[in-house]
Amino acid sequence: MSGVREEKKRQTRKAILEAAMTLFGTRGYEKTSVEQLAKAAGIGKGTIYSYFQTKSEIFLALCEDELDFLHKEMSKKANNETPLLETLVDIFMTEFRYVTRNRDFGRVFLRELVFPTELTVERSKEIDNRFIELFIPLFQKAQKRGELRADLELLFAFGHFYSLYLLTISAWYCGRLLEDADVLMLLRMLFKQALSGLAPVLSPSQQLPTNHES
Amino acid sequence: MSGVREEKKRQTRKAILEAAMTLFGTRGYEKTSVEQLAKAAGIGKGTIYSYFQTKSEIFLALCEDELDFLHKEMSKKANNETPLLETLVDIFMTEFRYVTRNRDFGRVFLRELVFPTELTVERSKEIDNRFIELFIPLFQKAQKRGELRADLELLFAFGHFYSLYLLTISAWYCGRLLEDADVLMLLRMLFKQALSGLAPVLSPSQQLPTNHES
DNA sequence: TACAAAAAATGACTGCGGTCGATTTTATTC
DNA sequence: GAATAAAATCGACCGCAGTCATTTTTTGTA
Repeated sequence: MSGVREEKKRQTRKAILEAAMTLFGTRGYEKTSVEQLAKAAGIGKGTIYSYFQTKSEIFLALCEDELDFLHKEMSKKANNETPLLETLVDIFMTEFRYVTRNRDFGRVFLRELVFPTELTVERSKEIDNRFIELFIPLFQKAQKRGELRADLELLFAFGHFYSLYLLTISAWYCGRLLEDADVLMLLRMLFKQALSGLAPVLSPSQQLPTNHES
Repeated sequence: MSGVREEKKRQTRKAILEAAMTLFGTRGYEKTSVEQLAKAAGIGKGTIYSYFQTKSEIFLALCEDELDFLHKEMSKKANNETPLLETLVDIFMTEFRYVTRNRDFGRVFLRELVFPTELTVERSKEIDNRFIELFIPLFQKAQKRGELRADLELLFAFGHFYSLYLLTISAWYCGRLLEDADVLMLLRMLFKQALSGLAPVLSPSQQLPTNHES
């Protein structure tokens, strides 16, 4: 029966991820070598590379699992009728705190996620997509409540908030923001700005039209 | 006289950067080793590291020079009275085309710029600041023309547009955008959205207030 | 159970980024 | 110009990510 082999492979994969969880968590990502990882998982170094293409892919797989859990938690938050702004700030701050628990951890993750190589691009898109799906129902409700324009393409709305979130994280990595509270403040401010618009309020007839593209 | 020594150092530095320009340009960043760089510059490998702390720092120094030139060119564009939206799209598209001339090139640059390590954070901030300064006068004019809210903190206005630019580049690296024209379209669309706001148009009294923070 | 074919595991090896103590070059002082 | 201090250069060396030819294990078949 070939099911035995499959099972063993799944266990090995799990062992690698568990070793990664422990070692990345304690020694940090940069200071953990693939050989240490292999030893901790009780396998040879070469074997690692028949399960993952690069060291950073192990890392992304780890994040994927945890983010999955995190996003399920968040979707509960997303279900109540709190004003959009507060919910958004809440979700992105949770994400921020998780991603930057460990500075190196977050840097590797974000670099791969935002500017992926050919190797990691598919995995990155998956993570992105899962995140996007979390927001769509949230936005739909906000539209019904009149907190968000009805003619908005929701994917672009997500992109808009997400981009401001990225900027905020970037500011944190650049040392322009130091405390959790600073991050929170900037994020809320930018989100408010995004909602109300950067241009002066015009009469509806003068309002810039919103494009619709695929 | 100690001026001779200084002069020699400047020449060595220049030789390294010229070698980098040639080799990164032809073989690509990843495929050029520091040893090759040293040989091409006619010096030992170790010497490189008394001029630059890491390989990526050489790269950033290179970009800094070129960006300096590019930004001076742009500031000419920024001086006429074209509508803000068009000027912004124009400038960011120029930047985009420059940065992504070479895919690896751009990835390394953006990763270091947006999510820098402790080693490169100062250099990254400098590049950022130079870019910011390009926009401030542009925004001031737009405010006078009534294209931008008068109560806007200009640094945050810059951040807003810059973040949308980053998102667009990220989408390109993720393979969600392929052609130059797609990038242009998304960028323009997001900028319009930012100007007009994501929330429905309310009467001025209902408008969300804009915060003022340092 | 015996045997062959396919799959999986392995660790020696390669190439690279970055370090460091030894060596050479330059500046200074008498 | 000799002696000494300081700065700059160097390449052998280290640790690590990733490869690959070889070995070991598993599976299917008779």
